[in-house]
Amino acid sequence: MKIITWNCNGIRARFPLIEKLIENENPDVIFLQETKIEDKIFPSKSFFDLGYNHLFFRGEKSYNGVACISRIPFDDSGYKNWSNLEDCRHIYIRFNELTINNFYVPAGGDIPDINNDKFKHKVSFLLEVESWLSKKPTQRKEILLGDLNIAPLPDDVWSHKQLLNVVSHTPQEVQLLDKILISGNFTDIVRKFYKVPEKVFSWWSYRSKDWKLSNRGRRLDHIWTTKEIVSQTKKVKILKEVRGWEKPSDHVPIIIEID
DNA sequence: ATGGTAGCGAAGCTA
Repeated sequence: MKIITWNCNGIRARFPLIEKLIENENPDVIFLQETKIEDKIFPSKSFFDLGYNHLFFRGEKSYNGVACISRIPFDDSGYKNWSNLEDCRHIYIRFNELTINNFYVPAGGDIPDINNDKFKHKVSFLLEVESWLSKKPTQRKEILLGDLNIAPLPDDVWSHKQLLNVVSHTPQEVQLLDKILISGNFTDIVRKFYKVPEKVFSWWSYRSKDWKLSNRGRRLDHIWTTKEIVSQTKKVKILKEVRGWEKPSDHVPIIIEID
Protein backbone atom coordinates (compact mmCIF):
# COMPACT_ATOMS: atom_id res chain seq x y z
CA MET A 1 0.00 0.00 0.00
CA LYS A 2 1.47 3.27 -1.16
CA ILE A 3 0.39 6.38 0.72
CA ILE A 4 1.34 10.00 0.06
CA THR A 5 0.93 12.98 2.36
CA TRP A 6 1.21 16.49 0.95
CA ASN A 7 0.42 20.02 2.02
CA CYS A 8 -0.57 21.08 -1.49
CA ASN A 9 -1.38 24.69 -0.50
CA GLY A 10 -4.57 24.97 -2.54
CA ILE A 11 -6.08 21.96 -4.26
CA ARG A 12 -7.28 24.03 -7.22
CA ALA A 13 -4.00 25.84 -7.82
CA ARG A 14 -2.14 22.52 -7.46
CA PHE A 15 -4.39 20.19 -9.41
CA PRO A 16 -2.01 19.84 -12.39
CA LEU A 17 0.80 18.85 -10.01
CA ILE A 18 -1.46 16.40 -8.16
CA GLU A 19 -2.13 14.77 -11.54
CA LYS A 20 1.60 14.67 -12.28
CA LEU A 21 2.29 13.19 -8.86
CA ILE A 22 -0.29 10.46 -9.48
CA GLU A 23 1.16 9.74 -12.91
CA ASN A 24 4.70 9.46 -11.50
CA GLU A 25 4.02 7.59 -8.28
CA ASN A 26 0.70 5.77 -8.77
CA PRO A 27 -0.24 5.94 -5.07
CA ASP A 28 -3.15 4.04 -3.53
CA VAL A 29 -4.06 6.84 -1.16
CA ILE A 30 -3.26 10.56 -0.98
CA PHE A 31 -3.73 12.71 2.10
CA LEU A 32 -3.77 16.43 1.47
CA GLN A 33 -3.55 19.43 3.76
CA GLU A 34 -4.38 23.08 3.07
CA THR A 35 -6.89 22.26 0.36
CA LYS A 36 -8.41 25.74 0.81
CA ILE A 37 -11.77 24.75 -0.63
CA GLU A 38 -15.34 24.36 0.58
CA ASP A 39 -16.80 20.87 0.48
CA LYS A 40 -19.58 21.81 -1.93
CA ILE A 41 -17.10 22.71 -4.69
CA PHE A 42 -14.49 19.98 -4.00
CA PRO A 43 -13.29 18.58 -7.37
CA SER A 44 -14.59 15.06 -6.72
CA LYS A 45 -15.31 14.26 -10.37
CA SER A 46 -11.74 15.09 -11.38
CA PHE A 47 -10.51 12.46 -8.91
CA PHE A 48 -13.10 9.91 -10.04
CA ASP A 49 -11.78 10.40 -13.58
CA LEU A 50 -8.31 9.52 -12.30
CA GLY A 51 -9.58 6.29 -10.75
CA TYR A 52 -9.81 7.53 -7.17
CA ASN A 53 -13.40 6.75 -6.30
CA HIS A 54 -13.23 6.92 -2.52
CA LEU A 55 -13.00 10.41 -1.13
CA PHE A 56 -13.35 11.98 2.25
CA PHE A 57 -12.69 15.65 2.82
CA ARG A 58 -13.43 18.51 5.12
CA GLY A 59 -12.72 22.06 4.06
CA GLU A 60 -13.70 25.66 4.50
CA LYS A 61 -13.55 28.73 2.33
CA SER A 62 -10.02 29.95 1.61
CA TYR A 63 -8.26 28.40 4.62
CA ASN A 64 -7.12 25.07 5.98
CA GLY A 65 -8.92 21.93 4.79
CA VAL A 66 -7.85 18.26 4.69
CA ALA A 67 -8.71 15.45 2.29
CA CYS A 68 -8.27 11.74 1.65
CA ILE A 69 -8.20 10.55 -1.95
CA SER A 70 -8.23 6.78 -2.26
CA ARG A 71 -8.37 4.05 -4.86
CA ILE A 72 -9.14 1.58 -2.10
CA PRO A 73 -12.53 1.66 -0.34
CA PHE A 74 -12.25 2.46 3.35
CA ASP A 75 -14.29 1.00 6.18
CA ASP A 76 -14.75 4.15 8.23
CA SER A 77 -14.04 7.85 8.13
CA GLY A 78 -14.57 10.84 10.36
CA TYR A 79 -13.03 13.82 12.04
CA LYS A 80 -12.61 15.68 15.30
CA ASN A 81 -12.75 19.37 16.09
CA TRP A 82 -9.92 20.86 18.14
CA SER A 83 -9.74 23.97 20.32
CA ASN A 84 -13.54 24.27 19.92
CA LEU A 85 -13.09 25.34 16.31
CA GLU A 86 -14.56 23.85 13.15
CA ASP A 87 -11.54 24.84 11.12
CA CYS A 88 -11.08 21.55 9.27
CA ARG A 89 -7.65 20.46 10.48
CA HIS A 90 -8.21 16.74 10.90
CA ILE A 91 -9.81 13.71 9.31
CA TYR A 92 -9.28 10.02 9.83
CA ILE A 93 -9.78 7.01 7.60
CA ARG A 94 -9.85 3.35 8.54
CA PHE A 95 -8.89 0.50 6.25
CA ASN A 96 -9.76 -2.69 8.08
CA GLU A 97 -7.59 -2.62 11.23
CA LEU A 98 -5.45 0.31 10.09
CA THR A 99 -6.45 3.84 11.11
CA ILE A 100 -4.81 6.85 9.46
CA ASN A 101 -5.07 10.36 10.90
CA ASN A 102 -4.46 13.34 8.65
CA PHE A 103 -3.56 16.54 10.54
CA TYR A 104 -2.99 20.15 9.66
CA VAL A 105 -1.63 21.68 12.86
CA PRO A 106 -2.00 25.48 13.24
CA ALA A 107 1.14 27.32 12.12
CA GLY A 108 1.22 29.43 15.28
CA GLY A 109 1.84 32.95 13.98
CA ASP A 110 5.11 34.85 14.11
CA ILE A 111 5.71 35.34 17.82
CA PRO A 112 6.36 32.30 20.05
CA ASP A 113 4.51 33.71 23.04
CA ILE A 114 1.38 32.46 24.76
CA ASN A 115 -0.01 36.02 24.58
CA ASN A 116 -0.04 35.64 20.81
CA ASP A 117 -3.45 34.13 20.03
CA LYS A 118 -2.14 32.10 17.10
CA PHE A 119 0.63 30.57 19.17
CA LYS A 120 -1.82 29.91 21.99
CA HIS A 121 -4.08 28.14 19.49
CA LYS A 122 -1.19 25.95 18.34
CA VAL A 123 -0.28 25.01 21.92
CA SER A 124 -3.88 24.24 22.93
CA PHE A 125 -4.37 22.20 19.75
CA LEU A 126 -1.26 20.12 20.50
CA LEU A 127 -2.23 19.58 24.15
CA GLU A 128 -5.64 18.34 23.05
CA VAL A 129 -4.12 15.93 20.54
CA GLU A 130 -1.81 14.63 23.27
CA SER A 131 -4.69 14.03 25.66
CA TRP A 132 -6.73 12.32 22.92
CA LEU A 133 -3.89 9.98 21.96
CA SER A 134 -3.08 9.09 25.56
CA LYS A 135 -6.51 7.45 25.84
CA LYS A 136 -5.91 5.07 22.94
CA PRO A 137 -4.77 1.49 23.49
CA THR A 138 -0.99 1.11 23.28
CA GLN A 139 -1.12 -1.74 20.79
CA ARG A 140 -2.88 -0.81 17.59
CA LYS A 141 -2.23 -0.26 13.89
CA GLU A 142 -2.28 3.46 13.35
CA ILE A 143 -0.60 6.15 11.30
CA LEU A 144 -0.51 9.86 12.06
CA LEU A 145 0.61 12.05 9.20
CA GLY A 146 0.35 15.54 7.81
CA ASP A 147 1.67 19.05 8.24
CA LEU A 148 2.47 19.24 11.95
CA ASN A 149 4.15 22.65 11.54
CA ILE A 150 6.98 21.68 13.89
CA ALA A 151 10.52 20.67 12.97
CA PRO A 152 11.59 18.79 16.10
CA LEU A 153 15.25 17.83 15.58
CA PRO A 154 18.27 20.10 15.15
CA ASP A 155 18.80 18.43 11.76
CA ASP A 156 15.19 19.15 10.77
CA VAL A 157 16.06 22.81 10.17
CA TRP A 158 18.75 24.62 8.19
CA SER A 159 20.09 26.28 11.35
CA HIS A 160 19.18 25.01 14.78
CA LYS A 161 20.76 28.05 16.47
CA GLN A 162 19.04 30.62 14.30
CA LEU A 163 15.62 29.00 14.60
CA LEU A 164 15.55 28.34 18.35
CA ASN A 165 13.23 31.29 18.87
CA VAL A 166 11.36 30.92 15.59
CA VAL A 167 7.87 29.40 15.65
CA SER A 168 8.08 25.77 14.44
CA HIS A 169 11.39 25.01 16.17
CA THR A 170 11.09 26.47 19.70
CA PRO A 171 11.92 24.11 22.61
CA GLN A 172 8.32 24.49 23.84
CA GLU A 173 6.83 23.23 20.58
CA VAL A 174 9.42 20.47 20.24
CA GLN A 175 8.63 19.24 23.77
CA LEU A 176 4.92 19.19 22.98
CA LEU A 177 5.49 17.23 19.79
CA ASP A 178 7.72 14.73 21.63
CA LYS A 179 4.98 14.26 24.21
CA ILE A 180 2.42 13.59 21.51
CA LEU A 181 4.69 11.06 19.81
CA ILE A 182 5.21 9.21 23.09
CA SER A 183 1.54 9.40 24.16
CA GLY A 184 0.47 7.87 20.87
CA ASN A 185 3.19 5.21 21.07
CA PHE A 186 4.35 6.35 17.64
CA THR A 187 7.64 6.06 15.78
CA ASP A 188 8.98 8.86 13.60
CA ILE A 189 9.23 6.50 10.64
CA VAL A 190 10.69 9.11 8.27
CA ARG A 191 13.78 9.33 10.49
CA LYS A 192 14.17 5.54 10.33
CA PHE A 193 14.87 6.02 6.63
CA TYR A 194 16.62 9.41 6.77
CA LYS A 195 18.86 9.06 9.79
CA VAL A 196 20.29 11.87 11.92
CA PRO A 197 22.54 13.79 11.29
CA GLU A 198 21.27 14.01 7.71
CA LYS A 199 19.50 17.33 7.18
CA VAL A 200 15.96 16.56 6.05
CA PHE A 201 13.42 19.18 5.01
CA SER A 202 9.88 19.07 3.63
CA TRP A 203 9.24 22.80 3.33
CA TRP A 204 11.08 25.71 1.77
CA SER A 205 9.66 29.22 1.96
CA TYR A 206 8.27 30.89 -1.14
CA ARG A 207 10.07 34.01 -0.01
CA SER A 208 13.54 33.15 -1.14
CA LYS A 209 15.05 33.91 -4.51
CA ASP A 210 16.41 30.39 -4.92
CA TRP A 211 15.02 27.78 -2.50
CA LYS A 212 17.52 25.15 -3.66
CA LEU A 213 20.59 27.36 -3.47
CA SER A 214 19.83 28.91 -0.08
CA ASN A 215 18.29 25.63 1.15
CA ARG A 216 16.77 27.21 4.25
CA GLY A 217 14.24 24.45 4.75
CA ARG A 218 12.45 22.82 7.65
CA ARG A 219 10.93 19.36 8.20
CA LEU A 220 7.37 20.37 9.06
CA ASP A 221 5.61 17.40 7.48
CA HIS A 222 5.61 14.03 9.16
CA ILE A 223 4.57 10.40 9.02
CA TRP A 224 4.39 8.51 12.31
CA THR A 225 3.48 4.87 12.69
CA THR A 226 2.75 2.72 15.71
CA LYS A 227 5.30 0.00 16.49
CA GLU A 228 3.05 -2.62 14.88
CA ILE A 229 3.59 -1.01 11.48
CA VAL A 230 7.29 -0.21 11.70
CA SER A 231 8.38 -3.65 10.51
CA GLN A 232 5.76 -3.57 7.74
CA THR A 233 7.15 -0.31 6.34
CA LYS A 234 9.07 -1.07 3.16
CA LYS A 235 9.94 2.40 1.99
CA VAL A 236 9.77 6.09 2.89
CA LYS A 237 10.63 8.80 0.41
CA ILE A 238 10.56 12.59 0.55
CA LEU A 239 9.90 13.92 -2.94
CA LYS A 240 12.19 16.94 -2.74
CA GLU A 241 12.19 17.38 -6.52
CA VAL A 242 8.51 18.39 -6.42
CA ARG A 243 9.57 21.72 -4.89
CA GLY A 244 11.24 22.42 -8.23
CA TRP A 245 8.20 21.64 -10.37
CA GLU A 246 6.36 24.44 -12.12
CA LYS A 247 4.07 26.42 -9.80
CA PRO A 248 4.99 24.34 -6.73
CA SER A 249 3.63 24.14 -3.22
CA ASP A 250 6.04 25.34 -0.55
CA HIS A 251 5.78 21.81 0.95
CA VAL A 252 6.79 18.56 -0.76
CA PRO A 253 5.02 15.17 -0.68
CA ILE A 254 6.22 12.29 1.47
CA ILE A 255 5.59 8.66 0.49
CA ILE A 256 5.26 5.62 2.73
CA GLU A 257 4.92 2.08 1.43
CA ILE A 258 3.61 -0.52 3.85
CA ASP A 259 3.10 -4.22 3.46
C1' DA B 1 15.20 44.88 11.37
C1' DT B 2 13.11 44.22 7.17
C1' DG B 3 10.96 42.24 3.31
C1' DG B 4 10.78 38.77 0.41
C1' DT B 5 6.09 35.12 -2.37
C1' DA B 6 1.81 32.51 -2.83
C1' DG B 7 -3.54 31.15 -2.52
C1' DC B 8 -7.94 32.68 -2.13
C1' DG B 9 -11.10 35.90 -3.62
C1' DA B 10 -11.80 40.19 -4.63
C1' DA B 11 -9.31 43.43 0.37
C1' DG B 12 -6.80 41.46 3.54
C1' DC B 13 -5.72 37.42 5.96
C1' DT B 14 -2.82 33.41 6.47
C1' DA B 15 1.24 31.06 5.79
